Amino acid sequence: MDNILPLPMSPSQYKILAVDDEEDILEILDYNLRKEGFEVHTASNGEEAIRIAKEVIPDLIILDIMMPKLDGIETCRQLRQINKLKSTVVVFLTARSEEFLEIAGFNAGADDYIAKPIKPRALLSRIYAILRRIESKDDNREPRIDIDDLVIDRETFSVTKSGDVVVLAKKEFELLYLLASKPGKVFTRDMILEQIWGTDVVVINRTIDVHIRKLREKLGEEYISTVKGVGYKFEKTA
Amino acid sequence: MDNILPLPMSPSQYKILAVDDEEDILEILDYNLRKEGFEVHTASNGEEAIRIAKEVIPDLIILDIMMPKLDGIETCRQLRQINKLKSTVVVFLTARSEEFLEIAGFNAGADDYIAKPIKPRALLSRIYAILRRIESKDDNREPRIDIDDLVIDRETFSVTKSGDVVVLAKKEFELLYLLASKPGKVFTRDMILEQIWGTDVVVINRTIDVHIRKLREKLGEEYISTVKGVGYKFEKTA
DNA sequence: TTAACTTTAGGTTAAAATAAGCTTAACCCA
DNA sequence: TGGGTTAAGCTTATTTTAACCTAAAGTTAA
Repeated sequence: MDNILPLPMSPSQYKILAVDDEEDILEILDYNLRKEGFEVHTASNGEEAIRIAKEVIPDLIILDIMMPKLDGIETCRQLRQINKLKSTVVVFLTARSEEFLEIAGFNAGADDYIAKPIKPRALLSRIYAILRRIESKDDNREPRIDIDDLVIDRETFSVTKSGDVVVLAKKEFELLYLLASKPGKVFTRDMILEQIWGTDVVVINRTIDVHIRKLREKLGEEYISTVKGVGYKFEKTA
Repeated sequence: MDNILPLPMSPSQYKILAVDDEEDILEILDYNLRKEGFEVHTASNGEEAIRIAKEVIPDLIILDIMMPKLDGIETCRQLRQINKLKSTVVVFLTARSEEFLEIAGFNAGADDYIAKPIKPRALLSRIYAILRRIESKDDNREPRIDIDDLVIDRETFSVTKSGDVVVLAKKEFELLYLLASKPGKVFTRDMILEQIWGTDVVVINRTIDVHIRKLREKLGEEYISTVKGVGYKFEKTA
């Protein structure tokens, strides 16, 4: 399967825990996810699931609702108590979509569901969608970048240069933030567009240059350097 | 249109198949893509699309979702079965972005979508972005080559010689990077042209020599050696 | 075997051409 | 009205071309 939109990281960097008491379902999940390159763990009951989850801290847990002993709902509730797992996404595996909606009412803390019977293609596209969502949701960007004599603060959306506040517009801020998030690294115009303007760009031509200009105007020429034919980078020159 | 980022190859080397049952939409697509220099093929229904796709093996297929007989989703599914087309990108043409996101698109194996109504500029920038994405999908190049007293860093696009920064222009950098990527190996002029100037080179002359000269000027004579009648190699001589 | 000549590949330099980015001002919305 | 975008002319660095130079290797013949 090569034609699904790319994830922010390669599949091998995602850990998925699949939990089901039925051996063959577990098999299907394991096979398909592994083939795709994910790091897969499996558990065949709720208790085992919790033990393994604590250990590997998966990014995603796929949990069958119907299980003997500790059922999916209860397992999910317990998982939700665990602090280390607070950014883990839990999805239910269910035969009926209504089932999920009913259960959502229990407030067990699941994020989504996947329908049974499992169709590999659909399973994977769902998983991809969920994982993409994680990335964009929990904003793991640094709230504050402190570099040279600049402080770039995401919380307050403000920038100070040696203590003096510099007022930046939103796009300017995002651009500066992006470049400064990895000083020295060259960001191509492509990368910049994708990061700041999004993929469904409304078409741009000299826009980036103009924003760079504004930044240099407000901060001074010494922070952002042009790498002709390649892109821009944050690098204090003077 | 001068302000779209360059592709790795000239537009004429990309084959695009546009599929729509509405004559005028097909017209718009065809006109705009052709004007841009792409090799364009058109089909007005799913069956025709599959037939033509098998024949020309396009790089990109633009597929309207709503079509009589074989609709876009089903067409896409069938296209995805065809082995020869496994590296072809399929994008849907849709009036509503949600329509695509309703997994229908993902499920069927589409890679992206383009919104209707078609705005030429947006269309083209999207196409360019998609085509560029194909190429850059697997950029397995080392981000950093550390050799003798040189550090060649792709990420920052900089070269340092025993700690001192050496400023190189893009082509110079690429040339050095290429040679240094396999020290001792002789690269023929042909190989160098293909790697750095691309297949559709229109440029031949003393150009390579001139770039080698610049590199030797900036780095010192001792890094690049000439193998007469064959090519150049990276090899520290002194 | 080697001197004299020829060919070929590559080196060097400066000038010309082009591409990429800069800048300013105008425009267009929310 | 300010933030964001576009357009247009300008500037500059990079890249290519062209013309000429040099050195190595190939050829021939005494």
